[in-house]
Amino acid sequence: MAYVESILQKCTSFPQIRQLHAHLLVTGLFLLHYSRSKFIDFAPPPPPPPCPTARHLRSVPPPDHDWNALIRGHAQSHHPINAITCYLLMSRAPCKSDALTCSFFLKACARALAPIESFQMHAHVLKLGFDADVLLQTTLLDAYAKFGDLDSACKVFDKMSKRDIACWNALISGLAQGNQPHEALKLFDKMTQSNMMPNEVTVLGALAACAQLGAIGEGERVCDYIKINRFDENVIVCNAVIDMYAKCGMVEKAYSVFEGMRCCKSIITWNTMIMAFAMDGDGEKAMELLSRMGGAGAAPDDVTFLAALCACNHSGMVKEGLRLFESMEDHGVRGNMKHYGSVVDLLGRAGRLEKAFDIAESMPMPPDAVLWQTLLGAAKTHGNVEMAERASRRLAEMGSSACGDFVLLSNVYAAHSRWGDVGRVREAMRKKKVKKVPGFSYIEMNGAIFQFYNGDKSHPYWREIYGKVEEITSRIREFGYEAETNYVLHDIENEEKENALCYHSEKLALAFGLISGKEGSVISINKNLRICGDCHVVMKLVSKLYDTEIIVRDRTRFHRFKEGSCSCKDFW
DNA sequence: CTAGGGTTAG
Repeated sequence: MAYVESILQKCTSFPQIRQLHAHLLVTGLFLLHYSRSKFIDFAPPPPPPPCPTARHLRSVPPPDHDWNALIRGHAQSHHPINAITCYLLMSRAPCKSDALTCSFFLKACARALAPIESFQMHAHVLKLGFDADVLLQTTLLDAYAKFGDLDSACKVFDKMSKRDIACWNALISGLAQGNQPHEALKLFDKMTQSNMMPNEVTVLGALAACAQLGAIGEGERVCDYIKINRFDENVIVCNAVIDMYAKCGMVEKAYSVFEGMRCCKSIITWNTMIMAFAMDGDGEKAMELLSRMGGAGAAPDDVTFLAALCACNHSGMVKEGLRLFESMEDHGVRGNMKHYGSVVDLLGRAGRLEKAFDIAESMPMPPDAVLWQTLLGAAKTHGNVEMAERASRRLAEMGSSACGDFVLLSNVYAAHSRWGDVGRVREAMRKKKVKKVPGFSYIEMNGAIFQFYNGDKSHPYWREIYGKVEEITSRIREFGYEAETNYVLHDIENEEKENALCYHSEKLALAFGLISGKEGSVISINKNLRICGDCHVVMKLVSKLYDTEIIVRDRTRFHRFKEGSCSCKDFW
């Protein structure tokens, strides 16, 4: 057997390991051989399509001590759920789980999004007495975070007897990724106040949280920390910094980081920067960067093209976008769902709805709901009832019942004064109990973040804020503003009478910003949905009459209001 | 009588 060992050690490629595997099968030694982890590690990642070699390796019952390798292999595969089945088989064998078994199993649960099994394993971990194992507890915490059970993740964290850097990081990024950026930043602050020194991974979590919130103040502080500790020599950190600046509306800053990088750029660096220009609606800069990639030795991939297409969408570059889409194959990139969605968006914006529909019908994969929603949105923009109905029908067939879909369709009818149809759609919404996504906005002020819902009256100074809204309205009215009641119908989130148009969350945030911000400072607002047409008009007028710059981050892009106009050129 | 575990950007 010794010779097998030494050959095994020397294997460095899949063909080599396959030869050895074949030899062992032929000689019957495979069943006797004790360590199969290396074989499993080498088995190539597919299925799909199922790889016969890997399947064989996984179907032969292993000797007792090899279960961990098998579970680990499954956990990392395309079908992590098999690790769970494998664990069940193991529990029938005369073999005990150790901390590693639990760890691999939990990793599989996290990847397979299997909360119940994780819960069971948690009980097991307690029973087996592994509560003091920091690594295992971190895996457990991460599993909870990955499927969004952040309460349980926090509980695991609180109960840990010792906490090292990785478990802090796991919770910080878990919170950031689980839509709790406030909590993530709180934890980050708590960490810096304790004796734990944030490392590269920690700042990634913190930056992600800042990016989500558009919290530039906090973001700058994290960047200072990064510079002091020379974390900016790490590409991953640089990428996250660029992304953070971009999402806080500071493309120039993002670009200066991009240009000043002392480490090698990765494909993700380029993609992040192109996406940054896209969000800013600067299609030309995005395309310019794309053309610079080749010279820098970077080959554009699927994400690069998606980012560039997105940039074309946001700046009305229809021709360029279509040309780009057609050039993808020359670069060996096959279009995926998102690319097709992007093209449908592009054509839809240009009013070429039939062409967009044809693409949706003939693309190589069945369109998803998002794609039909895109077409529906375009149909609404161009007031095309028939196309809106077609898209809505597809959505209904797919069982999608998002609030926005119904509202869009109803808006198209409303634009044609087809009130009977409007009523019918509203009735369908009631019947299906469609849930609305509440609209809210954030504003950062003196380092703190304030959140407003539509019609929000929970702020201690809400009376002052509402008073300011009224002042704004009457002042801009002198300059010809008229509340576009049309938008009450067109507006996605505004349905309730009490959440009338003028108390949209972004208007409340704006009023609050005008009251409490320093004179001449930029007002920066983040919104979870798209900005509505009326708010857009108001922002433009306020930027002129109050002589202030306003930046609104939408669900998908930025609007910079200055001297009465917006950077999106009313195109969004 | 091995080795095998946690946090990480678009």
